Amino acid sequence: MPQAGGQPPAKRLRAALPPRPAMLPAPPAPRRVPPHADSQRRSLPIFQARGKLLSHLRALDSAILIGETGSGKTTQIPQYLYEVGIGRQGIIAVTQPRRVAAIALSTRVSDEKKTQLGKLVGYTVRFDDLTSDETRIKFLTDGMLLREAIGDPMLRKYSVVILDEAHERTIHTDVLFGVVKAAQKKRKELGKLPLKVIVMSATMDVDQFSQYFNGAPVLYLEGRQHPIQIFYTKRPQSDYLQAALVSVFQIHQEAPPSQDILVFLTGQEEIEAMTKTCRDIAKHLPDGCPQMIVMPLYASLPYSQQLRVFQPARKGCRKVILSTNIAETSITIAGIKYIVDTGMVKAKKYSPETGLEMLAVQRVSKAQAWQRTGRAGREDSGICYRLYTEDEFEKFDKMTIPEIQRCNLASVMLQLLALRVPNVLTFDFMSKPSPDAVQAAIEQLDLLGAVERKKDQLVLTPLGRKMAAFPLEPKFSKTILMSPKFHCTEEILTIVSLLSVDSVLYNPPARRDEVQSIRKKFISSEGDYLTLLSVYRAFKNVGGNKVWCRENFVNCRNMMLVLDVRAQLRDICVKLSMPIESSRSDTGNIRRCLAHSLFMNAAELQLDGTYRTVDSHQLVAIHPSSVLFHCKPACVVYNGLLHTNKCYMRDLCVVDADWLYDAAPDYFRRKLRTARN
DNA sequence: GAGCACTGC
Repeated sequence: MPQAGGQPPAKRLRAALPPRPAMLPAPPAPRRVPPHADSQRRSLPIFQARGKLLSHLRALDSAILIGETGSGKTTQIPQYLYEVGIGRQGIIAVTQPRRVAAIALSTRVSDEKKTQLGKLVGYTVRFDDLTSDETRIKFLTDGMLLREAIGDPMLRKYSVVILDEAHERTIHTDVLFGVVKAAQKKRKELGKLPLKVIVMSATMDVDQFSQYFNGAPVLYLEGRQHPIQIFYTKRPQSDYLQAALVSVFQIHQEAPPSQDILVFLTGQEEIEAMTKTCRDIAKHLPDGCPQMIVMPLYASLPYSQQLRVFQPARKGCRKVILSTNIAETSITIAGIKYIVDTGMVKAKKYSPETGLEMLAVQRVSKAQAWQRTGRAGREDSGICYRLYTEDEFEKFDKMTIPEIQRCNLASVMLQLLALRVPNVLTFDFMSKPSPDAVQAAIEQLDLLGAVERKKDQLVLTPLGRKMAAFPLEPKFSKTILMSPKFHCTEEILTIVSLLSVDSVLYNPPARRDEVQSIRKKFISSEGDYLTLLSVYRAFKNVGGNKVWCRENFVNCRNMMLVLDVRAQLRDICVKLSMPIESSRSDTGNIRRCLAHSLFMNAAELQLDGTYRTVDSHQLVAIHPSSVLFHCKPACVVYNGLLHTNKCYMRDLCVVDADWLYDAAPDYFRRKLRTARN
């Protein structure tokens, strides 16, 4: 047992949550047809407010709807609107940040309406569209509605757009705010069918939403949240891992074994180490202490192991789940009584000056802390230990910085231009990204040849318009569009698909030597892109065999996704009438094609053995996951930079320096000039 | 010489 060197969580607060804590999406709906669907619907808290809500919503162009967990707003509001004929002349769209939520919710609602999924109620997510001409209530991912908007910026199919989970502020929802607002205005001006916009959120910060939508009224709904006790530490903790460990075992000694614990940590490595430590300690607990089962949970964990967190522990045994913030929103686990919140999260930052993405451990926001707290008390009252003092908590940021202010904006700017937004520089964002970030994105699009000035207006070039057709980062769309010139479109499609999903290479740390010897047969001395290509080709040769994947340390789930992505991209190429050729064994053309589209991501070996980027002369290193980690090629292009302890290049390809200069002579002349100055 | 929060099109 670790001694309580860290303070025991001490300060007892009244079971008072803030007025409206940021809460969670409804738990994934179980697939069942309730015997008394109607009486169940009527028993929801929202049902009492039905009449009032509808008379409000009927009169309003826009409304903000705040509802806590369990209010049933997401499943009921679309049905209410449909039942009284609001928006019969068009489809009611409900957006969700995640695919699984869109699918689960549409299933639930179509069950409640006693209809077949895909008829009256349907869903549209990438690779999967279950809607028909009859569909009047349509759940879709926010990214999907945004993509639809490119084809129809006024969203003419829809009479109502409901943006759900707005408090999560995903980049897609943030862009949609502006898109639906513009569509609403335009439709009004043209005297067309009005577009009703409903923003649904669980946030405390409603003023911003209301203000943005021209002072739209805010409607509140009651939820069904059980009380949660919150404890802070007396003193700041210098070691949150140690503090978490102490808390877990204190709870374990005091609480009945049927009550499970969820601990929020920052990343895979930390979680695996903590899992081991907990298991070791749990082996040597004193007699009479209940047993403990410790489970790690993070996104890259194989699916089968993720599923284990849903199994109830056997009687007399406590479940302890050590999780990243995947358990904050994406995965809901029943039966959690205790939350241990370290107050830390690993999150991405973006600096437009350097184009660098940083992945850093940092403090959560207050909203995030409330979100974590709310993960207890779903079925019954809960208890949350915050491993920081109340004073520290008061100093946390109120809200998490929206994604749109932490990202490279090249894709967003390309989409806005494709939507024919009059001026992307002054687009009406709810939270404006920094002008530097916007400028950097425009410059990147300019380098790729996607934009031009026409009558002092920034517009897409024909190439840029084609780029917007692909669901990819602009640089990858460009790579595909360049590929016919190098007669290697088949191979580029494969490489781009492989790069746009999570890695297909499975690297269990415990079996490192085994992985290395098996992987040898795929490794290309020309870099990661070509190594991935040879993994893909081998996979195709065995006909997508699961056993082969296991034997070769290939992540089968991600490989299947690659096949879907590739098919989608290939379809788009066909629609654009591109010739699709294979370069077969000629890798030179593939690398030339990559050099021609990724020239802004190039690095050269220096005399002292280090690498510097060609672009800004930034000191960089080859990422340890690269097959070129032990090599010193003279010149490479890379997929992106990641700043952790060092600045790493990820996913490399060996190229000829001459190819880069051929690809963009103006760009490099400019770079040379600035370098000399 | 040593590392990978989470989504989504």
